[in-house]
Amino acid sequence: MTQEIPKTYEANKYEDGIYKLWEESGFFNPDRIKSKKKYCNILPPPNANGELHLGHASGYTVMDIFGRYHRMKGEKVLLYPGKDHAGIQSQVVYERKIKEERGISRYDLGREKFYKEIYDFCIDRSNYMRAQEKKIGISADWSREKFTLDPEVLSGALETFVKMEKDGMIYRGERIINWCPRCATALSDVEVLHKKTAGKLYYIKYPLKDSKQFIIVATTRPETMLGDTAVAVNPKDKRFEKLVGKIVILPLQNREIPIIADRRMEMEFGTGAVKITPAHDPLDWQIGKDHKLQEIQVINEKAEITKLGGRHVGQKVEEARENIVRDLTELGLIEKIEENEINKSICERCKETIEPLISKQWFVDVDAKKYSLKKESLKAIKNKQIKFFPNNFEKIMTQWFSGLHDWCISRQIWWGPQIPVWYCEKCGEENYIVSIEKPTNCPKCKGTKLTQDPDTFDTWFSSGQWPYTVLGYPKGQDYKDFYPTEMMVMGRDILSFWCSKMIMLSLYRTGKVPFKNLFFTGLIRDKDGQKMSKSKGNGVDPLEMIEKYGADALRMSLITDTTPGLDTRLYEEKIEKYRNFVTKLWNIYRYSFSSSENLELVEKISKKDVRSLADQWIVSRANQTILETSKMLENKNIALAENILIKFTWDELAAWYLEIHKLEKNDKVLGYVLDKVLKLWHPFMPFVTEKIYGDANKKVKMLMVEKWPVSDKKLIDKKSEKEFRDLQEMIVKIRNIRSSYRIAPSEIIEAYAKKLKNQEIIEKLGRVKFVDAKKQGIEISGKDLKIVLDIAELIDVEKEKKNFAKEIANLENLIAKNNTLLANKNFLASAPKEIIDNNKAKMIEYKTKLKKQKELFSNLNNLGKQGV
RNA sequence: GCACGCUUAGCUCAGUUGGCUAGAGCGCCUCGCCUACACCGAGGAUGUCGGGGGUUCAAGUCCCUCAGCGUGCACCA
Repeated sequence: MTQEIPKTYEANKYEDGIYKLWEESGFFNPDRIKSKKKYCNILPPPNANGELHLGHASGYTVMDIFGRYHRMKGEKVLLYPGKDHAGIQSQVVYERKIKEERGISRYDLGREKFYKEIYDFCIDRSNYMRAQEKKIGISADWSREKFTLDPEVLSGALETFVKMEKDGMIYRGERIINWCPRCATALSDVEVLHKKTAGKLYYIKYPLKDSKQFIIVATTRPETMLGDTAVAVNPKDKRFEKLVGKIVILPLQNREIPIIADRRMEMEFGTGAVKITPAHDPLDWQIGKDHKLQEIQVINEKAEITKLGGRHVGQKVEEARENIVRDLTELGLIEKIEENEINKSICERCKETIEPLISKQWFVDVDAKKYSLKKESLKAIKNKQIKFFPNNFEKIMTQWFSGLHDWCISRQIWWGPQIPVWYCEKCGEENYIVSIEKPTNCPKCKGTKLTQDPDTFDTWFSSGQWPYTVLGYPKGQDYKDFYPTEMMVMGRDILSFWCSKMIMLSLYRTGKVPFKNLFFTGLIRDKDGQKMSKSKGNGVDPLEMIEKYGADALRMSLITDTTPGLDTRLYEEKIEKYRNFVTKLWNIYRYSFSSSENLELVEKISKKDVRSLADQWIVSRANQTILETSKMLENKNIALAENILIKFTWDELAAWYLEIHKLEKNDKVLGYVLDKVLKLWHPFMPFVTEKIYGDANKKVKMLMVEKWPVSDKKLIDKKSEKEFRDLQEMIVKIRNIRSSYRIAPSEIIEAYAKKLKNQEIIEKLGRVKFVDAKKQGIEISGKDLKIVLDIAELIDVEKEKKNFAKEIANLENLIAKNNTLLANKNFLASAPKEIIDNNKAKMIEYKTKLKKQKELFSNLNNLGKQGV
């Protein structure tokens, strides 16, 4: 039979077939499962413009572990897959592609053709990515898969806009927004990144009208001075007290602007006097509104100086900056230039510098009278309607919602759903019509010349509604069955983008939170802790790793030693280690089924089948492991569950039980333990466990839908566990001595012991042979066993004395510590009984050990005296 | 500036409700017989759990504080 099972498990030979088996079984679809208990995890839809990366792989692994665990518990499990059209990002990707491949821009294609091409591109990528997602083994129901632009999903999202508009939560207005000159669109606050960069602080002299005096302002962006409409100082600032209300002549533009007082000015920064450019700075805009200042746009949407900028018209911002500084220097108006660290705003998608501009955009009022998205979200979090993993993310989320500003939802890109607003040619934009379908005529003038607003939605507006739109809110059966969903798993980096939007929009539309448990994964970093990126070339390709080491190994390496929300490092050696573990599991199977013709995986075992001490021990340990693993999974602690299982499988089952099984075969016990091991491992390593389970079972069975083991408390036997541990300790001591005297494993040592138990096991694992005659030599002792090893001639008495002395000192130390503890009345009064008993038991153990060690120590002296 | 996190073996990280002589992997050293496995086995070395203080019978774990590092948010014109 040995020949039939190969030495190693070749993952890439079996994985696709196993996935197909699962898929064809139909059990990815919850409709096939009859259960009242439902479990749903909506998978975060990846952007349909690229390929599977490690971030996806890590999230999918977590989701699939929980999903498979719940499915094995007999629940109706739905892992809901989808893809996101990813507005700006897809457009950036596709624009780059057509530029590289065809040398054209989106304007060459025109809006309609561009949209059609990018749609086809996304569908194509979706198909490609789906195949990749299957490789990782995710047990998602592909028959339900959705795309954010699918009509039924999209209409749900658009209805939200219509409803919000009715509820007075939508407004259109000229406000200062973040503008990306490259993407040519407005962005919301979260889509802007801030990067600390070296910059300069320019001190510029502004001459006072009818005076030889100057007021000096400090700025990092001198070019915006062309649009200045005031100079502001803090009202408390004594230095400028007399200047407030005076007029300044704006250099280069020769415009008269006032000096105003505003408490938002920091007295400590720069000179304390600030130039105010309402059209190009968010704070200045606010100040401008409050002081009714003029807004002069001197920078346009291409980041060039406008006509209003005078002779610098047409220059790029950076160019204009240099020229203006030169002009000012020539005029003697530059006081000084300092090095200064500035916080540069860049586009999250294309990294271009953001220009704050005043622009007409659509906004969501997040704190509207009729319904406050902000307050309702805060309330839901405060009321613990969502359980966060890790817990402290609750605080981060709360903090985020507390600082929430109105949300700019319109984008000037072509890719994505258009805002459902129509303008009548006659009645003008003020009298807009909100309607998902194109209205037949204008309700006001009955005119039929209607055009739709050209703007598209922020991509997070639609994906933020994903949990209920895919489930078919409000009437869909899935919505009724699965909402609110049980579980959501996402990368910590999209908390402010996606998570926040899902919470607030779901509460608004459905009145309920979208998910009950929210689990954050950290970022996957490289071996040196660096972020993985294409440009750095330090990325690990999940598909390449799957091909090389198998999906199970990759899955394991992604979750091992991780903590929710914290970053983790991944590198090939780590994956290799788990490939090795997969091989280990395979060889456990290989040995087991080669050693016996009649071995069968059995679900249950009766006490009378558990015969030897080793049997009792491994069965007890197996049941204890079921208990602990299940508990860890319930606590969403995957990494610890995995640790517990590795320990049991490798260090206990493989290293000890299988060795003993070679001496005293008990196939019932082995079949029982293997059955548990395969089932417990299945959520983590679905492929290899399914393969083994299928090969090992004579009946046609699928592990994926087998029942998750339940711990049989009757089979947990702490006494046998303890006894077996003592046996292990004896064997380790023998091995220890062998190793320290370099006795080759091939050499069998003679040994002697009174009251010998488990003789065969000690002989085999310790490589000794027991003889009847009493021997002279080094002695080792356990709880109720003393073994004499016949190696007197090898013993270095002085060395052994040192070892014993060390051990004796250690024990005396422990006893002393325990003595004080047990003498402490407070300890006896307040500690739980279990702990006290435990300490008492330990005390006895230490004392016995100490007595024995001392005895052995004096025997050693005899050995020395005899001069052997 | 505000908030959050991290600091445990040479490296990377676990450590459950505060309670067993602090663990794992990698790396390192020694040795490798026995057909499950060299993708392996046996043994070993390395820790004032970042510093200080506190709560408690008991602290790696809870609280305060300091330091270093990281992240998010806000923002300084």
